[in-house]
Amino acid sequence: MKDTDQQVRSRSWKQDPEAVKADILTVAREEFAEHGLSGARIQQIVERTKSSKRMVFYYFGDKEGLYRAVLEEAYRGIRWQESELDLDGLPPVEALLRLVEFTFDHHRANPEFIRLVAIENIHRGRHMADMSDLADLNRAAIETLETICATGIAEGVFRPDVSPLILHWQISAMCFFNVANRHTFTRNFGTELFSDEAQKDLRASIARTLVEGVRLRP
Amino acid sequence: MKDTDQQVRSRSWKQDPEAVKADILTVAREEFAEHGLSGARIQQIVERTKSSKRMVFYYFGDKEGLYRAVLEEAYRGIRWQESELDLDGLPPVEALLRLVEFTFDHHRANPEFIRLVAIENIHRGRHMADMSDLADLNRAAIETLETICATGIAEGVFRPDVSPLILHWQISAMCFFNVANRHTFTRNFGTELFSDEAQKDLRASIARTLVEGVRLRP
Amino acid sequence: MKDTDQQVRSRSWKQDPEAVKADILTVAREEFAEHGLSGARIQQIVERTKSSKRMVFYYFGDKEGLYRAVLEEAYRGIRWQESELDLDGLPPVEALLRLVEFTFDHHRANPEFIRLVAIENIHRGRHMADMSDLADLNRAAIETLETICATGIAEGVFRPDVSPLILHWQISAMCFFNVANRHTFTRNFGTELFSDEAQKDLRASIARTLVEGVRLRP
Amino acid sequence: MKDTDQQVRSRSWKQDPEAVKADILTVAREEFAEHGLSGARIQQIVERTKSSKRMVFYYFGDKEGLYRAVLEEAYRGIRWQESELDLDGLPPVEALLRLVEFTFDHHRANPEFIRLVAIENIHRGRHMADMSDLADLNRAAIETLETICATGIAEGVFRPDVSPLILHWQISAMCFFNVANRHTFTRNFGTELFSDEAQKDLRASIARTLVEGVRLRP
DNA sequence: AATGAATGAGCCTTCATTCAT
DNA sequence: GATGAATGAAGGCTCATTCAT
Repeated sequence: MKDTDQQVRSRSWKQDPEAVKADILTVAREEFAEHGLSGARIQQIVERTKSSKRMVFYYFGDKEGLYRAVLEEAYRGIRWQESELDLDGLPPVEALLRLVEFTFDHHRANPEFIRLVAIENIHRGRHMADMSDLADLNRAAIETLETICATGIAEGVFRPDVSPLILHWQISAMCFFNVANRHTFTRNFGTELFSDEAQKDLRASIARTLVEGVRLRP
Repeated sequence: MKDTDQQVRSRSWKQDPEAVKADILTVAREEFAEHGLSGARIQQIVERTKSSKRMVFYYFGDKEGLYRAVLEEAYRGIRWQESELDLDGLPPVEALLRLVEFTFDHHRANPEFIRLVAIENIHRGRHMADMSDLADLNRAAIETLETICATGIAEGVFRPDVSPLILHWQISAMCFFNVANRHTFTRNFGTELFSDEAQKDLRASIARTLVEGVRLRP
Repeated sequence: MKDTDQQVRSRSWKQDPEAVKADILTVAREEFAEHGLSGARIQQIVERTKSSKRMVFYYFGDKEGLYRAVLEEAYRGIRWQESELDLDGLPPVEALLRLVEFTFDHHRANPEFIRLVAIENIHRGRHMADMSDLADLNRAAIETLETICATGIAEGVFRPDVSPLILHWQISAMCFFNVANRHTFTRNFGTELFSDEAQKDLRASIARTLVEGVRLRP
Repeated sequence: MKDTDQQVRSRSWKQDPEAVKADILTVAREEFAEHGLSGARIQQIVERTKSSKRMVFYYFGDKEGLYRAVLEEAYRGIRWQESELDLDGLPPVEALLRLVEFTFDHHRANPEFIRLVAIENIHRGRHMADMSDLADLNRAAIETLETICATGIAEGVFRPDVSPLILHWQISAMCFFNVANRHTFTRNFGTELFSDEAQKDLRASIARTLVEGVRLRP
């Protein structure tokens, strides 16, 4: 009868809003990545949290607000990691190879993020509408490629008409697909491309393909 | 009164189970593609149908059964269209170019299918487990590439170590990403790659990249 | 934790939708009359019912739908009772006296209805918008007065300019106020007008006032 | 983020408890009059205020305390205005006519107060229990009528058995009903009695009725 | 084979209020 | 005295599904 969906929880860290929010976000991220926006259950998120359902609404407004916060945080987190890569001074072909391989590994290491992006695409990117500071974060990715391309063209090893944006698009496509479509691909064509060994080869293969795709030929 | 659980519908074609099922499937496909498995509402599917909620359960068991049927039907439909392409007798580079371009266009023309596949990947391909005749359908895709590669290698224009499976993987990655990730990509980097004009260039670009990726060099 | 607000209930009369609806309506009427639209709790209504929360929504759509049904039913019920009065053949002054006294008693006997009307007025009559068959029911009330007035005028005992509608308005005002405003009037001026004895006098007083108000004077 | 529980507000007049309370009361009165006790939302009241939710509880204890304060203030405000009328020296019939017309207009001009009283009646006058100084205020209303009646009887134009209290009751009934039941009356019988023109006639009609009701006849 | 009626379980959200300084 | 942060308790509503014929 009486529906009371409160939950007992330790009051150990009360009075630290940021910690509470972070706690919620961490769990929410996992749940949204696992079940999608409509599939995730606030109750289930909260049960794995030191917080309460009420707090979710207090801090994030509603379910979509929480989802949006998760998405934003996910993007922010990803970009930070990307900046770890240092390609300065490398010859352009080498740099591109390294960038592709790094991206490939990076995507593989962050399947949860990939899932969130896939989910957000199902929602037609609707929830990214007002994530203003996203553009800045993404510009960095393009700038890296702009540098590589400029050098490559200047050195005469890249075609003069290579487009950093398209190149980024191609790298993303390959690396994203590898994680995001793994399951259906596996069901259709077997698991042979997804052993650790095979992934190394696959990575080499796509790195090579992308390099050959931009290489200037006499 | 009487909430929308029940609905009036014209009983014109009653007594034709297959037609009823097909009617349901058509609508269900759209709804699942639009909202995902958990996001789709049986109620909403049924409202756009000449059938009733009860019939959905009668014919498909439960929501997942319906989703599974939609997915299976979607895969079946897709493969039929693919067989329209005739590459026999074309030189391998030309054939590959044509195949890539065809696949690119094909994916673009079937965003609903792409969404269904993306959704199924969110669910880790869990619902394709028992789609037995899928393997056969997919084999065709690989066989086309095997022929092209075999010829290309024999003629000395493709690297001898090209893998038809990896090549298929790469083609799929590019073409799938173009449709599936369009929304987040757009939010991050603008729409410039998605005008009809730009898509033509992009298609050319990835076709070239993939060809250069397999080409044997002296 | 888990919020489950189901309730156990005897399944004795399942399969009789009208009985179930009537059961709900009866209780809902009491609860709405007691606490108003926003003050009433579906849970509390349902607890006094042989039915479940789910059934309320099934039969009435939402809380407002239930409220609307209660209101409509209340109006219908009232009008039926009113038709019990037979004034045919009575001299007009006598008829009017009887009508006023009957209405006075009738209102006193139906405080729940009066409360519902008062509540609906707080809502600015918003929920009566689509109660189409209400007009017909009300016409009867006016017709009775039209007959009385016509006779009274013809016989030269009523002023020729009496308005049946205004007369109805005046009767309603007095009889409604007696029930609806009893509480604040009592707080302000004591209970002396509300003993059974005093109510009889009051009834006589207002009947006389209304008769004198229409009487033609030489 | 941070749901709307807290609100920014200009702190211009902080440190003036009475002003803060008055500010809250003004808004609360409107909200309670509009939505009733249970229908009004503290949140919504506070949003239109220069104050905070916390202050409401600080100054008024709880929602009911605020409501009570609103009600008390409303009664106080009304009586002040009533004292504007000066009937001294007028012949009793004239005085009564004037009083009725004044009351009619006065009620029409204060629909918010009328609604508050109607609402309080829905609550069975429960919140007026401890409004001690109310009695004094109301006595004035009766006293006016006592004077009129006394004169009327003395002059032989009023029946010797007229009751000032019942007369007050009748005046209130008519004038209150006109404002409070306007909505349901309109839904049932159309708007014809509520145009400015018709209201003037109606006012004349009830004034006459009430005068005829007390007039001594040979 | 086919279907209208009914429903258990749980969802997201909101409310007035108290905690802690 | 004054207030920002936090919250217990429930509230209305919706979901896929089963009952009963």
